[in-house]
Amino acid sequence: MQRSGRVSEAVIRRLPKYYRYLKDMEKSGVQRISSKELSKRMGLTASQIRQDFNCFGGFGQQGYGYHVSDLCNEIRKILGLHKNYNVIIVGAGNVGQALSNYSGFTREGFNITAMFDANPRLIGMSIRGVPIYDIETMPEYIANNDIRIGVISTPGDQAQTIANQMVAGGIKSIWNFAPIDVKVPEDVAVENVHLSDSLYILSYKMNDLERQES
Amino acid sequence: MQRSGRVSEAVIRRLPKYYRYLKDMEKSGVQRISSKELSKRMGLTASQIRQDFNCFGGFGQQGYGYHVSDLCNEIRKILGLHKNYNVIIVGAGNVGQALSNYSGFTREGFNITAMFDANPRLIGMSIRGVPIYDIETMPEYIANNDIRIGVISTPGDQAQTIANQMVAGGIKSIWNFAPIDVKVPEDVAVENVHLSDSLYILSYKMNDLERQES
DNA sequence: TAGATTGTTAATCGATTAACAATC
DNA sequence: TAGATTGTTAATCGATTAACAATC
Repeated sequence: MQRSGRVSEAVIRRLPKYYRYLKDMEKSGVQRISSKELSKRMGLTASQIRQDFNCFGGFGQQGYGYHVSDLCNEIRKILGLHKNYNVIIVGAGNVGQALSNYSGFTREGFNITAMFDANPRLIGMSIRGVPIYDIETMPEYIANNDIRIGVISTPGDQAQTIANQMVAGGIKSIWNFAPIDVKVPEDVAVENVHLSDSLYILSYKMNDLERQES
Repeated sequence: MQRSGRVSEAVIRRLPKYYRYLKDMEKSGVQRISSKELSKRMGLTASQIRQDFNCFGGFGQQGYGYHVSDLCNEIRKILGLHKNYNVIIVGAGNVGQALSNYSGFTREGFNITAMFDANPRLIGMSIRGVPIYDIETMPEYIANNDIRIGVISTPGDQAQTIANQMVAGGIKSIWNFAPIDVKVPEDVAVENVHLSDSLYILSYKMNDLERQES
């Protein structure tokens, strides 16, 4: 499916956005869309959209545009959302619980099978049917349950240790919410989500706009 | 402070990362740092670091490098974290509650004064001392309490309406967690945080790594 | 002073945009 | 067929990297 050569990070980061808009259009019954029309909706250029799609293959038809649900399915596949993944969450605090409660993940094939924590008060509990186990049992659990994705929602000082244990257990994909950049070997995928970074950027922008006004 | 011309989005998005590393170094007692050493820690080039800092002014000293706590303070100011902001959260579900529970925001001057929801079961409750009010009372509350930042953690279909109400009420800054891109006027700052986008990117990368191996 | 390291200009690289021939 | 719109090549733009004079 993928054309020769690596796809740039910039393109990859736009894929979920395409997916969101296409799913939405599909839902509201739009059958076909041109790059021009899509560019208006998404705030990108038509040229960029065509370039992006052509990193992965020719999904369109000259004179017609793109078939919405076909294109949506292609992008779903490119993102790997046509498969199912078992997921564990380490750190059953606020963020961990919020994530385990979010049904949207299950809908796209991400099944949270267990959470882990060090706090004895939490161990043994269940959140929306997801059991919380002792963190000590995590490495064993990974090995026995075909876990593909590990979520880290612990405090920052424990995050790297947890990540190392996950990698040692064979997890190939880490979604990190702790406020440090978790380091992993080259053959492991990692996404560091820093919520406060995003708040600080917002703060910068707000102050910047005020500066412009005055 | 800021040099002539607009600072690029790419630079702005790196600022919180600098801030994280500098705070961390300050905490562990590092007093000075060269761009070269910092580049090693952060995985950037020394050149880029110096370019970035020089968008805002010359914070370093030839032959010496940068004074960690001074630089950290400068970046804090650039991000606007030396001020205090009143914040409201609309949508008291999982995400909203997790955000209101997170003490890190308060520490940087973001004070969550109230949450709002439409669910009668939630209205009247408090989360860690933050009261949940009826969503109907939001516009009035904004006007009376000097609210600078509005957080949206509602389902997607309500997000744009809420954003419009916030803007009408005079809020200049929106932090949106709903899975749509909220549209705002030019003079309002917005950060759209899409957690599932980040999960899908992780999924893409994991599958991409597997493809490479085979 | 000599060494180190910045601030800044110039060169390179990559991503975005424009243009257009191919074709449905 | 004529019109529309893609896929793709070429041009432009901006961001990153390299180089080095200034200077602590």
